[in-house]
Amino acid sequence: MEEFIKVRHEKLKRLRKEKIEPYPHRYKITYKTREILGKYKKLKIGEEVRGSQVSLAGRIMSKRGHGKSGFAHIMDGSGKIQVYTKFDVVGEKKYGLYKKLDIGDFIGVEGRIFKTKTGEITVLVEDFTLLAKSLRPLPEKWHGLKDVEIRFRQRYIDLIMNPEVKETFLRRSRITSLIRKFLDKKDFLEIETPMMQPIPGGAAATPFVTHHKALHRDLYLRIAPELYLKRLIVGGMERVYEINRNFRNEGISTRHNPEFTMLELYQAYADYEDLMELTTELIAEIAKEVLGTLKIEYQGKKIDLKTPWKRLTLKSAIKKYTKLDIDKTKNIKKEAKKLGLKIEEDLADTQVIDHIFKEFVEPRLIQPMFITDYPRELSPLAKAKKNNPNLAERFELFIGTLELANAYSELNDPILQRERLKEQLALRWAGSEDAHMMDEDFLRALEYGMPPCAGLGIGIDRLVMLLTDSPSIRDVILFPHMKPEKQQ
RNA sequence: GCCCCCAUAGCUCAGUUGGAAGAGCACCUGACUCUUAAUCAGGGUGUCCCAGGUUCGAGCCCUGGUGGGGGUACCA
Repeated sequence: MEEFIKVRHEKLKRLRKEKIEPYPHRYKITYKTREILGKYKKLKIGEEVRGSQVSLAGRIMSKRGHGKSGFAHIMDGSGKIQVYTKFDVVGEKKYGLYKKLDIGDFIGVEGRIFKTKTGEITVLVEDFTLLAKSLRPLPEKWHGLKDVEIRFRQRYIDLIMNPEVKETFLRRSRITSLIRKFLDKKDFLEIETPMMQPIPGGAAATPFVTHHKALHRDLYLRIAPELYLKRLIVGGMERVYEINRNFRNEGISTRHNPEFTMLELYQAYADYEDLMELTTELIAEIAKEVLGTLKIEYQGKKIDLKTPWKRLTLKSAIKKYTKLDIDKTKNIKKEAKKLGLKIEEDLADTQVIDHIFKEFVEPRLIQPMFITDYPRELSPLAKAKKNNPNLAERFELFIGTLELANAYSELNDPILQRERLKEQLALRWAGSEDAHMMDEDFLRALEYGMPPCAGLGIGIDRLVMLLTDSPSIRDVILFPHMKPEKQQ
């Protein structure tokens, strides 16, 4: 490695000696590579376009020398194009400089367009300028970069070498942009609420703690924006959404990153049924826009996003996939053990049900499926069903076995909400560290009156996984969490 | 947290039974004015992840650690 870098540094020194600035300030570009390739697609072999002067810039990705001429490919943000540099055209001095250029260097190129006899649209270089000298070697051109650790730690190399990785992140950007357009069209207002919260609320999860020096107090990175968004509903903002990071101090897996992006939205005067419709419409529209079809494939599984999507209650889903009828079961733990699950004795029945669901139902939910009617105890911020106070008006959406969304009709009775948070407090005292905390200001807000409303959360990372056919959440997060690298 | 797997040149990888560290690309020197994994001739550039141990001898075997991946637990 040192050998490679030493050689490049020597080249850099030589450039400076020859008064060639290796890091100039700007370069005027008239075309992107993709524009050129599109515009001159119909050129005939060998044909040269008169008056086709272009200037473009990019990184040198390959070089093929032939003595007094040479081909190279340069890559810009839109793609790659071949450039052809000839001794006759650029002159002796420039050609000498060209030969010293390295793969990885940025150059600006002026020239005219022609098609080679092998049929590739190429820029005949009339002049070029070094725009940035590269001092480190890039990975090999053919096999590229595969080492997952380098791909994640040095994502910039991954983006240079692997076009499909770049494509994934372009699509991610497109998806969030489309979500915003969709919601803006429906009169939702994009807002921002605190990332640092004195009381972390809105979810059952362990928070990260930080400290504010001037205030002499601990603050928590938010685990959800829910309680702040509801305050805005109280304040009269009837449709609000936020797309931003949540932080949860939990394990890392192919579906979990400690910080992840969540769309959370609240709609006044609506219930969870309305949000099922909204969710369906949103995801179907985005899939159609991004992939051009509702028939998609995720990890080898064919998925049809044609609406409407199916619904099952939690109980009937468990019955369907395990033949277990929860209502007729006296000892749920015993039944779970019979199914082969390891169940600890101190688990609550609702948690056992959750385990059964995760183990036997979730892996089967490949086609879009809304699971509804969750136990009320698991949803302390949700409104109960009219005909059954033990169930919450809540749904989760699964596609391709990914849990993508969670929504409920929001509890807006301040008295009931206080009771439920007290229950959570009791759970905390009993040792459940991630039970919800009491938030007096939130309750005070509800006491002023919150209109009926429903709230929805969509895991953006997982949605992007689905729509980019990515097996791991790390594939859709530019800089996934890693332990610090050893200092060299 | 626990279990399994992986770590060799800049990159992608091989390395037999424990017996002199290898290939392709990249890189360096030279030839070549339509190549595209350009070609031709020559050159190996290495803390075999780290620290111990076994052995006459360790990239290979053993112990511990570090980093990464997968699973599982916790967890929407």
